Amino acid sequence: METTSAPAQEGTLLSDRHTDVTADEHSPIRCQAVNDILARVGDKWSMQVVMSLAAGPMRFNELRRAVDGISQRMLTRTLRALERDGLVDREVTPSVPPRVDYSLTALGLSLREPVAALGVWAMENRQHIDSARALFDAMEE
Amino acid sequence: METTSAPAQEGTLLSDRHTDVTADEHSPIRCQAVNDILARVGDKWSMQVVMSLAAGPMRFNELRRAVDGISQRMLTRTLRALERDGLVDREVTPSVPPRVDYSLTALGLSLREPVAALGVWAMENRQHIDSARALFDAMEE
DNA sequence: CAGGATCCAGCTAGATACTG
DNA sequence: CAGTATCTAGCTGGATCCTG
Repeated sequence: METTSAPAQEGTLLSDRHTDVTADEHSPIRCQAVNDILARVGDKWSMQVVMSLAAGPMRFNELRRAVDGISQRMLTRTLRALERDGLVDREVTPSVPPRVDYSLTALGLSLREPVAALGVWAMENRQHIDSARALFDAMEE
Repeated sequence: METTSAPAQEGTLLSDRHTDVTADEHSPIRCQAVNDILARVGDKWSMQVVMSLAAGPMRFNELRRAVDGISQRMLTRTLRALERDGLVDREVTPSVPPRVDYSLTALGLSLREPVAALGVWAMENRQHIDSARALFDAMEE
């Protein structure tokens, strides 16, 4: 919606040293952008496709086998969404049969870092979460 | 599905030193856990609630005003889900009128770091993404 | 104040069939 | 091979009304 309601004052964020979490105020504009990314990242297939593509370029059906469980329709839609966001590059080779190679863009590659950080967090705390859930569910019924 | 298809050989992951992204192979078990977290993080309201709660404990309607746009039902559901996962603590004070304080647990606080990292990425690249989308949409029609 | 209970519109994602 | 088109079950999330 609003592109530059604030006078673009921050720029490089040099003021905060080591990812100052507490200073991450949730102003409407910032939140909207972050929420947008979170929605894409939290999407059921997007990150699985990105992580598969991280190993190198892949063709459509190759990717379909790699992700495992994804339907043809969902793979197409996911790839289109990723391409639209500039995270994935789609290269068509007009031959018979047609050949389409998908690969991560520089932007797509850079996304792997923060996502992987979340992945590490998830792995480190999944036991904790599982037991919390078990406890919660046990208290309920 | 399968809980231990591999003979539990990794264990503590001492082999990878500084969050080796490329070594993040997507084995079925790991992916499931990560996807699980991604789903919660990518949920429309969860992270907004967590970030609001980051400032300190809050009561229900206080939180409702803070998040802005969330319905009563969704706030209740989101808080329950966060509580179930052990990310949020719910403290009831039985008085009239009733008082319920919500706060982040240690686990919830620790989640802010990787999420904030994603937030930083989102802010740094949102212009890039926006122009990629504009270009894509222009090519389409 | 802090929800629980219902009802419902809209989107998501899977299955299936067809095509250049 | 790499899609597109269609149909539909199911989940998500909002609105509204009610309660201890």
